[in-house]
Amino acid sequence: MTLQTIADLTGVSVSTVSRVLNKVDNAASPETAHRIEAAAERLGYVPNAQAAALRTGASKVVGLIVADIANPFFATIATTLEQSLLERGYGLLVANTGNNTDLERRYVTTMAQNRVETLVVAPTSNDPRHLDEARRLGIRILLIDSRVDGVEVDCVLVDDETSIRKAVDHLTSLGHRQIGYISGHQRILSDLDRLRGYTRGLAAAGIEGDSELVIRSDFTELGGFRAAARLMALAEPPTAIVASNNFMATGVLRYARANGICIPEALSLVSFDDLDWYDLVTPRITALTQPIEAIGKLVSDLVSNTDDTAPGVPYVLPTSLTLRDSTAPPRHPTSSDKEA
Amino acid sequence: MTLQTIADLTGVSVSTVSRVLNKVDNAASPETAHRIEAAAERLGYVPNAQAAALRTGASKVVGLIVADIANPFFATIATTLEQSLLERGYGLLVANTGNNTDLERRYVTTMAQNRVETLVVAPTSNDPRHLDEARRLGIRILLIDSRVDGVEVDCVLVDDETSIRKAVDHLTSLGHRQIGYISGHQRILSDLDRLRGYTRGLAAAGIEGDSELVIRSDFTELGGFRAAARLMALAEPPTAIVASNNFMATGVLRYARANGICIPEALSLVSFDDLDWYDLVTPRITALTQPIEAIGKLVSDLVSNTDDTAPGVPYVLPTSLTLRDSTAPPRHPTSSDKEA
DNA sequence: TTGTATGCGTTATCAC
DNA sequence: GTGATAACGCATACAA
Repeated sequence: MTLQTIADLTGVSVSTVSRVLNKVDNAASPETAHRIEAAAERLGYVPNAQAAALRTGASKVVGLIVADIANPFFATIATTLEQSLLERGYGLLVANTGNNTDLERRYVTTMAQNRVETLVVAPTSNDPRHLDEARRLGIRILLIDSRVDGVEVDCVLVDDETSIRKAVDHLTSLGHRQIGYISGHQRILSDLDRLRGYTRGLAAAGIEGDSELVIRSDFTELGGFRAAARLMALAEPPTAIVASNNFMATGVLRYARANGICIPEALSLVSFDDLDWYDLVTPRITALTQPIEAIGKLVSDLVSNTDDTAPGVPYVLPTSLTLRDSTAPPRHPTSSDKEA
Repeated sequence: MTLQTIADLTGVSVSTVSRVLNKVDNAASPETAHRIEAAAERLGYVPNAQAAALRTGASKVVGLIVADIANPFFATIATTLEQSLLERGYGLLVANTGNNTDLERRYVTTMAQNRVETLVVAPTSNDPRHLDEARRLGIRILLIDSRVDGVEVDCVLVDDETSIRKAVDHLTSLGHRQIGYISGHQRILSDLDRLRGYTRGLAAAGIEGDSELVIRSDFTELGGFRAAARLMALAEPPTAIVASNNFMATGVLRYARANGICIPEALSLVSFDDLDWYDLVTPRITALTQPIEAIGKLVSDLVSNTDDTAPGVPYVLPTSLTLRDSTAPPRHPTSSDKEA
């Protein structure tokens, strides 16, 4: 089932068939064009994309590497991207790293082997090497969720530091002074930016940072659960916790539930990154909401526009603090922290 | 950056380079092999998968077509599959149909053009044509979530009818007699099987079916919301609702919240397909839990085993009814339905 | 309007 | 042990 088959059947040459099927202008006389199309249709001819890719140098495939496609944040981007890709006849190759840098490297290789035209990646570290290697092959890289030092490509981000700042400001203005913070593995710039937002937020409120209140976790629900456990076991446990992603915040919620800790009475909670069901639980969870549709749209547009002029621009989008019910003033306003 | 480049650089032929890099036995003398490998490493050579695919006829890519990759059910399958694929150096091409049959057709075509070796698809209809077309190209089809009439391939399913039966039996044994049912678009066999489970469940309890209590919806949260609205607006509204998927059940929950309907006091709810957070809301939602890890594992294994001997086997896995708090006896046990 | 020829990067078969 | 050589299916520059 190749062009040759059709050519033989219609008594023309492969080139003519190719031109007709590719809708080249004046590819053939109306009659022959018709004959060819009819034959292709009847035989159920499906062009071989690999062969075309080899010939043209355009694979018509885009790659997407994220931590976890099950995270609604990434799933939305994937879906949006893929829809816009379909219109152009592109395929989407996806890979989950689970925040594993080694896996990321291997997947970048797979993507490179498949000669994806553009590779959208949510990096798991600040290491530029494997990305640079892919770029050297002519693969266009598009970063999401975090920048990578030294990789000068377009990237779509949110203002991580400012976002967390908003959360911390909110808590301090509520009267909290013992604020716990759960970060991911701080290999990633965005996670460090978020952490900086926390530190500066405390400083702005005249609160001295306490390293015990900052837990380095791993972006997973279980990690959040454990971090909450460590935090609440402290001599002076926090009256509020900020988690640097949704899964870890969920872990905190689960820990609170399991241990009879009332939110927000005994513990306030803010999540970076919202979740659909955060307004269905009791209490509804306050979260930093990312403009996820806008991000998906932007990514799609950037992927479609092969406008390789600019040297790489960071698109920084704002988040909004969606106030719900998981934050409240601390039980013992500001001074009597010692009694814990 | 091709085999030729390396060949030139090391002063051997492309064939030798190819053999060495493919780790063919006795490909070359130890020294030359070493030279070649070193050169490849130094140049950052990445093989062109398209070219290899064209030559060998094996694309090393698997396709996955599902309704919505954001659905944890599908996301888990995707993740599991992809991990097992990575080990074999395969890529995963994904597509979301949003339950749109037309999109499904187009995506099957895209997958076919890319000559995926295996195509895993959660069908959106009972139409076998596009699938047969792909099979004719030598693409192996693997069905998940639902069978398709006339497509005799391996498929991984759960026992839909029995599952819903369990839910309905549970409700009738609680004393419910007005049980609403929200189905998806009944184009899909699995959805029809579930509906049959409902019908037979009622019959087994000696309850006469009421067509008004069955709403044909669309598998979305909004659809579930609207279906709940229609159901509760009935002259004799149901005292319990069974939704044939998780999103629609969530829609029902949302409707109940928005309208002050207490679950389970005023309305019992059971969802087909569980969700991580169903045990975090109040009330915790009773659901039919699919053996999702087992399904993912099975799919991965089937995809890996290119054992094309059997003519196509349905693997039917059992679900379990996870009893939580969203079901309770109806307020007015069995008789006083009329007062609504 | 149509056909011929060439090459994309690989792999595989055969010689040497 | 190594190297020509052909072929995979397609697109295109060029010739007719």
